[in-house]
Amino acid sequence: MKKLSFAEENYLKAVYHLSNAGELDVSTNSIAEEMDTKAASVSDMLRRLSEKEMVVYRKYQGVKISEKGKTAALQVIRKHRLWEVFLVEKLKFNWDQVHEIAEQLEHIKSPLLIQRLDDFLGHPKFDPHGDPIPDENGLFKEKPQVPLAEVEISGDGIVVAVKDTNSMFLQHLDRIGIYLGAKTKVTEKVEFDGSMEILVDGKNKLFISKEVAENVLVTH
Amino acid sequence: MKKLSFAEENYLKAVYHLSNAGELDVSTNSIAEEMDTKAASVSDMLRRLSEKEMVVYRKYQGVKISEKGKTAALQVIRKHRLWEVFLVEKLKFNWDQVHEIAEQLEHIKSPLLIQRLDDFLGHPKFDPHGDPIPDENGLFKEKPQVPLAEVEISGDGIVVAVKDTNSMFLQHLDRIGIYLGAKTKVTEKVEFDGSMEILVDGKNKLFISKEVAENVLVTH
DNA sequence: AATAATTTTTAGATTAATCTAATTTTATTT
DNA sequence: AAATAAAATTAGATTAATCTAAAAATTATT
Ligand SMILES: [Mn+2]
Ligand SMILES: [Mn+2]
Ligand SMILES: [Mn+2]
Ligand SMILES: [Mn+2]
Repeated sequence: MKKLSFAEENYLKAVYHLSNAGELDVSTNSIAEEMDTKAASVSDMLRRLSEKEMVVYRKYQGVKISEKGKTAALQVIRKHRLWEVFLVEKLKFNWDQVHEIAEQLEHIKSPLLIQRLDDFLGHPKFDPHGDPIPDENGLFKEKPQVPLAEVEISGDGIVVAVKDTNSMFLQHLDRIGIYLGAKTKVTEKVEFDGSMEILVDGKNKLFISKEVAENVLVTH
Repeated sequence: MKKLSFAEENYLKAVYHLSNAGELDVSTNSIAEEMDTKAASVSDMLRRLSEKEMVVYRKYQGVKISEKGKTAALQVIRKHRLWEVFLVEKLKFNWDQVHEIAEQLEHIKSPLLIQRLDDFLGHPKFDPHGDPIPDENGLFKEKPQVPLAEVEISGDGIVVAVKDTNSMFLQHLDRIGIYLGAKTKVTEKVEFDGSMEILVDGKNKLFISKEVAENVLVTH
């Protein structure tokens, strides 16, 4: 198994994520959208990844990631998330600044480097956005989590992750005072538009939109 | 000025190094040898780098790096050496293990990342092989240095750098006990084969070959 | 079931980076 | 100054990754 190119690794990651960790079949168009490229380019890449047995590809029927592909994708994801931890914990980046840099760093090839980085960081289990970091064997466990939008009125929780990792969204959370680890209590829910009122850490009263409520994940 | 590709950055670095920091003209063949590629590929790349005004290229006459090219090359070198420091100081790599990984890391594009990394490392002025680290403006100063081979008998020095950064050579230095910062005194010189006897840190008597003596650089 | 709409693939180009083989230019030797 | 050797460039292919436009397959709608 020859080394994968950056492009191949990016496609594999996209297929993995879109397939919900390899469960579902993924459509050409959804990959094209996720990767901001054209469907024709995706078809081409799927053919090549299929030849390398990284995916199971049936023309017009969608694609499924293979075990081999899953293993590869999980190692790239592991690297991405470890580098994100490094950037935030060691280099003092904000959580909204790390994604693009990690997109580059995730492609550095050196198993020893990642092992040492993991040691250096103290074997973190989650990245700065609350996403789980797979171990060397691709194993990880997610914290049980629910979108704030689905919490009942007067329900308590702790913010454990964000669904959207877009920079604008994260900056908005910073501004209103939502962060990983914050304690939340839903004090009011508005049926009409899905917005809600919550109490953060027992003292900050916040009104949040449906979009925010759907993208903040709390323990359950 | 659009972003340079990895290949372009590697070529620029090679031209810079071979030209003795941009002084001399560089031949196509020397670049091909340095980069372990074919002369035809070099000609092609020189034409492209020339169009981007990173080098001044006169067919059949060799190439010279431009000011623009020098600036770019120095930033890649800066990144390479900062990452090497990181790998040795923070991730506990040995100085013979860092070059290949830094060859990859040097191409990560993010000025902020490098600034933060530099801060994190405490603004080191030299890399693990004693090579100077250019600052954001490409400025650096080299320690005055001489190959051990050129030191007179009974001459003292401190090891400040190595010329060769090949893994085998560095491991050999580890084995015999030569390291950056070691105090040296030349106790005997053999005309016949260029080998010499030295005293390290006033206590270790060592016999070293001409190859070693030429590649260990000491203060003068 | 036929038609229309959507999705996906293929055909054909383009760009970067590489190679081998042939040609051209420059340098060295008779 | 020719002839020869060496160095460098060009010509022509190849591979990866992308694109636009056309064709084919699948899905949805009358
Ligand atoms: Mn990436
Ligand atoms: Mn993340
Ligand atoms: Mn490199
Ligand atoms: Mn170095």
